[in-house]
Amino acid sequence: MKASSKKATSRKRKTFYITTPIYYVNDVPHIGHAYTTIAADVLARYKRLRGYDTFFLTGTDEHGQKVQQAASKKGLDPQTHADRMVAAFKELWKRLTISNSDFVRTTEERHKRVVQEVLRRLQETHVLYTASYEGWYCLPDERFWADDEVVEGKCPECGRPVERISESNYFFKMSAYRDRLRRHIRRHSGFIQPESRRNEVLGFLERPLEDLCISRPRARLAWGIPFPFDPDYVTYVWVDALVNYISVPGYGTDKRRFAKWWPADVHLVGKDILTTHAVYWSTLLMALGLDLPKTLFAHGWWTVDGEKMSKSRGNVVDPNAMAAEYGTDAFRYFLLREVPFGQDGDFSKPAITARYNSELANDLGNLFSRTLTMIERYAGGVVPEPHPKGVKAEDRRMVELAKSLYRTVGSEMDRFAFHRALREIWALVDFANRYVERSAPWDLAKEPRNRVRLDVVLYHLAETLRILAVYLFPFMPTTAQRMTTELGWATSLEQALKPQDFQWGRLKPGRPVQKGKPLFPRIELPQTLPERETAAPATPSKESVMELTRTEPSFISIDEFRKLDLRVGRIVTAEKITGADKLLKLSVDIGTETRQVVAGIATKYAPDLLIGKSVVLVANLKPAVIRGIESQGMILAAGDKTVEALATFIEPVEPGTRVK
RNA sequence: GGCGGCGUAGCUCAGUGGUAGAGCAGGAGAAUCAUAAUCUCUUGGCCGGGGGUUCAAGUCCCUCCGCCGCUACCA
Repeated sequence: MKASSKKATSRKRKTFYITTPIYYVNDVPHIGHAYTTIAADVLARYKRLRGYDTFFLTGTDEHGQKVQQAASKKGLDPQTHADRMVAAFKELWKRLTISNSDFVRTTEERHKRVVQEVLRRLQETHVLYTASYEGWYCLPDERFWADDEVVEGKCPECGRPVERISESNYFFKMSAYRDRLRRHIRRHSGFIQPESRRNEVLGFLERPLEDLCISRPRARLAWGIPFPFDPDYVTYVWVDALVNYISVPGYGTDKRRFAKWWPADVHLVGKDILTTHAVYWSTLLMALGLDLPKTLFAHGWWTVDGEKMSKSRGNVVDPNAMAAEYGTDAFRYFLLREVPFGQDGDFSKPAITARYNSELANDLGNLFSRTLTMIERYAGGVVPEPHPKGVKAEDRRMVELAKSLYRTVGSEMDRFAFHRALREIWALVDFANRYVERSAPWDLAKEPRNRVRLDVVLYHLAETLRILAVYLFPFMPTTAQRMTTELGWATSLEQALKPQDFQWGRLKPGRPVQKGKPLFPRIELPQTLPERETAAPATPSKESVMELTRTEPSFISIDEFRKLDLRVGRIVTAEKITGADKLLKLSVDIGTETRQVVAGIATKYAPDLLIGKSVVLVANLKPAVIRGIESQGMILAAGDKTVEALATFIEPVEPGTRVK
């Protein structure tokens, strides 16, 4: 609880060293990469603002079998392949305004040297040994399987026969560090976060810990860093990759620099690679006689439209496209606001659109816009002088709230609770909007004798927005900096602020403001309203009447009709299907179960307005896959080519009721 | 299977043994500075089921149901 997080270096400037994992270049960057990196960037920017000398490291992991495979699939040598992927990552980070201090590639000389130095030291400390391992090997897949994984002598992945081979390798005596590691985790409650992950790691360490194989025979895998004392082997990629955290700050090459930054304050990682960091990395550091990082934070994963993201589903979110569609700042904001950091979250266009419109456009953007307009209209376009005589209790409350952000936002940020930090910030946004209504500057402006009061109100709004910009900067750097510029406060937020910059009253009266375009123009939804459920039925068009009369009457028997299983369904969720104008994905509760249905009604109905509506579902229609999504039924609506009205019920009915 | 977590308003979730809450969505109204953005009021809960401890249980215990996570060296 009482975190011993004060660094011993506080004599000089406080330092902050934060890392992302280095990303494996077997695939293009997706939302998961963007998420970790944006979170790290937010923390780095936040710490810089608060005066920390900050080192923010990211990079790419380029060795190993999968990279070799990905390269040869494209007919490239691994280095060329890696070079191309690296360009994609670097471009994305630029687009997402990532302020990393360095970018490490594991194929760089500065890194390889240190990996070899690490291996030498491990060898010298006698924590390495060679042993041969025997297992089932699938030649085409180039991978081993355990005895219980092999299915009747076949590879469980590709079904081809496996062969028994034995191989000699270098092993790291990881098992020897189990108890020390357990003690460390128990004694440092903040070492592994969130707490649930910490418990998982402790649970994992209940069982015996085995040693770690840290080499690969060169004959089988050439794409790696050679062992310095045995040219027949290359380094296991995880060991190679983890060392980046110390190779860049100068381990083995620059003592002073290394002492300045190590131990790292935070390694941010995805939950999928927590064990690797918590166990392999920690024990390796112990073997090297180095301190462990102060915090290892494992964040959650994103699903997309409620489904797991995967290449085969084709629903992988491209961060470039999202930044282009919503703007980098809005994308950053959404990722950190939507979900408590550490938990899984769901990414969907309706969700980001909802937050964008209500929080960014309506709450913040509009507050900024109305304030600047009023300063232009009622104060000649300059920040007015807040005469103490005009100050009321209401104003002081807002000042107090604004000042309190230093503490409240600070403590949430220190706990990696980005969403809560944003909630604290929004408490001020909301207060300011209420403040506008209660002070009603447009009324004050009608009477010249209210001049002093009017100036006080307008100044309080402008200064509140300046303070908001300070706290928003880590999350939305471009927007925040634009706010300060338009408010006439010419201070770069890219660096440490002066203490008074966080305090009230920094904005100088007399400075001109410069109102620009809306910070976040509203995103207009495709369709606003299906009137009421009880709306009059749409009058049939002439064409459809014609068609009806032209149609030959062909009868079906009552038995044929009975084959139809029509049910009352209640729409539980509804959302647009990406890339399809007309389609909505619905989940429909039919009492006994919930069906996923693809319906071509998006041009008529906005998804949100459908939720809760009762519809008629053809429950025994053969499932079909539409746009890659399985549709388990059909809902009924009037209209032939275009949807005119959804079939629904006048009285409330239980979902699942038979329709005849 | 083992260990751990979760189940609260239509949705997402907060809730230290003491009168069930927030945001969004829904409903009504006010205002006109603003991107029709804002503000005020408001509808809405067998707190998963059952049992127990207690003066008192969303909260503690047991049990059942449902969902989720971890279970390494991918050699």
